[in-house]
Amino acid sequence: MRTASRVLNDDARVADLTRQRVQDVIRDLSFTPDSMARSLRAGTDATIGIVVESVDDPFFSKLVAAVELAASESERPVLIASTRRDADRERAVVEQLVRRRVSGLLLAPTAGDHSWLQPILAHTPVVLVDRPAPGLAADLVGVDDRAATASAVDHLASYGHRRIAYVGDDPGIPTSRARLAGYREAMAARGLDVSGDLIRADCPDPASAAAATATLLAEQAPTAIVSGATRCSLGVVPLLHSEKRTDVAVVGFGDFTMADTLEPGITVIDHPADAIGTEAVHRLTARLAQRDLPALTIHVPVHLIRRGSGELPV
Amino acid sequence: MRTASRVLNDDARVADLTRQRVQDVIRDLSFTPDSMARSLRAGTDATIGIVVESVDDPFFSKLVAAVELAASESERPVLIASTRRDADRERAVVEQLVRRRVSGLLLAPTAGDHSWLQPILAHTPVVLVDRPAPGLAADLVGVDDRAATASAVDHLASYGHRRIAYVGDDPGIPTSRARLAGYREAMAARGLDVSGDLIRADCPDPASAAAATATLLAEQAPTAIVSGATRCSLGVVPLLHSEKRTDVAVVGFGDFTMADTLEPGITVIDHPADAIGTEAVHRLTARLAQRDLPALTIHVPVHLIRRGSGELPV
DNA sequence: CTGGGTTGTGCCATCGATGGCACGGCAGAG
DNA sequence: CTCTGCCGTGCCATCGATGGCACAACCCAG
Repeated sequence: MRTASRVLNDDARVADLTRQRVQDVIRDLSFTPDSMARSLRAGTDATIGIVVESVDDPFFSKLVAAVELAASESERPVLIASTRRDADRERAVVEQLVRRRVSGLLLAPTAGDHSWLQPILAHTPVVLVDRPAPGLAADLVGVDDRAATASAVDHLASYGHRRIAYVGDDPGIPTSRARLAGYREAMAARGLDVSGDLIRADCPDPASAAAATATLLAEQAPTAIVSGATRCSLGVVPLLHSEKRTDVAVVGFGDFTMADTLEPGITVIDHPADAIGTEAVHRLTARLAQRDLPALTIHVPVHLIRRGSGELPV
Repeated sequence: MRTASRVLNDDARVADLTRQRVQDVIRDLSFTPDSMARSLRAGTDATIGIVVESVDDPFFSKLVAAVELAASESERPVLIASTRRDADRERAVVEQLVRRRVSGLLLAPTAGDHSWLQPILAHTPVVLVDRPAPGLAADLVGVDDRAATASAVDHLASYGHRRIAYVGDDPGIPTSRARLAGYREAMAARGLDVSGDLIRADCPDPASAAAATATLLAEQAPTAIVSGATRCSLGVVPLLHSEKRTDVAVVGFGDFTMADTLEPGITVIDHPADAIGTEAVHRLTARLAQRDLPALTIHVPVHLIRRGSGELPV
């Protein structure tokens, strides 16, 4: 009935007594308005979707948590989906979300070409998180990976290190490539060895990072190691402990559990998942309010967390 | 038009040529059916909601990941929301999800009374995950916490330990209480000391667990420690390392990063978030297919993972 | 007694997809 | 020539909430 609708939407033309009676009935029947029908009528749905590699990953779970928090502040439900690093699956889940008419999308893209997404941008705003999508002109919220590893090198060099090794994961990933490039640049800028002997940039998991660290120690005698990813740190650090080589300085990219409880604590450049998530939601809501904004790349600042391992002298 | 609808729904009464032409037009206009309007019409929405304490928690992020995977197998989108241990917020997000007409709900409840949820069960199936909700008769998928810690004690006792300490978090939480009870029972069953001197069951974070462990070592000389939660293990283990007391046996409840790379590796009773998530989705879909199932408690088996720290002799 | 303000009510179109029903061609079989 | 598929098409109700529009009671002031 018309009056009920007035009560639901706080229309003024309802007497207090009637309003009260309607609300009583609502309670008695435990009536809850169907927000989907509502958004169908209104043509807008507040829901945002977030697509990541995997929720079961410390970085992405922090990211999702931050997104959920930021979204809840503007009363936006959050739909999650994961790609499992599979471009086909990514496309499938993105299309599913678009079919559901989410108001906007946050996407941590897989490595492949994303030009198929371009036409979707016309009606569904997309903000990329953490890494760019090849072939797609969209907002990107992430960190300056290149500057981050460069500052790790600078930090170690300021403690006198010259033989600084690098352990990173697959350079096929744009962010990994940028981190490696940052390391190389900073080394070169100081005239240090960048021949490649000190570089092990193909360690996609802790085990291979540990193995790479072992050969580095045996063959190259580095006095410091920059780890380009949390995944790598989880191989590098335990190996240094088991080999009793905690005298080797370490700066990791990406924080991890127990980094502060080990001895020495592991100095890291934190990968600020929460700041990225929050910023990405803000950018998305800004774009929702005004659709014709230019595609922007936003770099969230990173911070070096001194815990000891990065401040070891040569 | 009618024919288009036939094509969309694979109706047989369309000639192949026409079907092809319609599909061409669909592609040209990049038309995607609105699945919300669809579910409004159909009266059903496949989406399931999951409400946890926090996505940023290793256990819950694994849980959410497993749920998302299991749900995607039956083409169900997943809405997430977090309670942040706040009963009011929990209620708000649950009601939001119900308004959206999710087909079902997975809930890791906060501690308080949940009888307000009972009327909702009539139209929205709910499966509790990990822990019961006081005042609510609903399905529960979790582990047998009591048996798990009891088996930890048994395991340590089989290696000759008699002074087995317990470090756990807040016993206000039902699962923590059950774990402590399991420890007590197993100790009592073997005639071991359960006076309470060996028990520190009020450590809600790693720091307090570390402090508790320090006083235990100093005052009670335990030869083994059962840690009742991952949060506690992250305090207990680093303290044993920094005090050079890795001779003390440890069995933790809940796996954690680096547990297998430390020396010795930390023996844990796995808290199988993935199995709980998968099983919970199965139970929910079963209940969606048949609404009048009785409320069931399902215990997912736990496994002891031997890594060394639990197999140290006295 | 009348005009104006306040309220309750009914009717209906709209959002997008769906599907029942009926009808009009059109073809091949009998 | 007619009958029976087969197929394209138009019309309309439905899902639940919304809100414009009109209208009928009121009460109160002028």
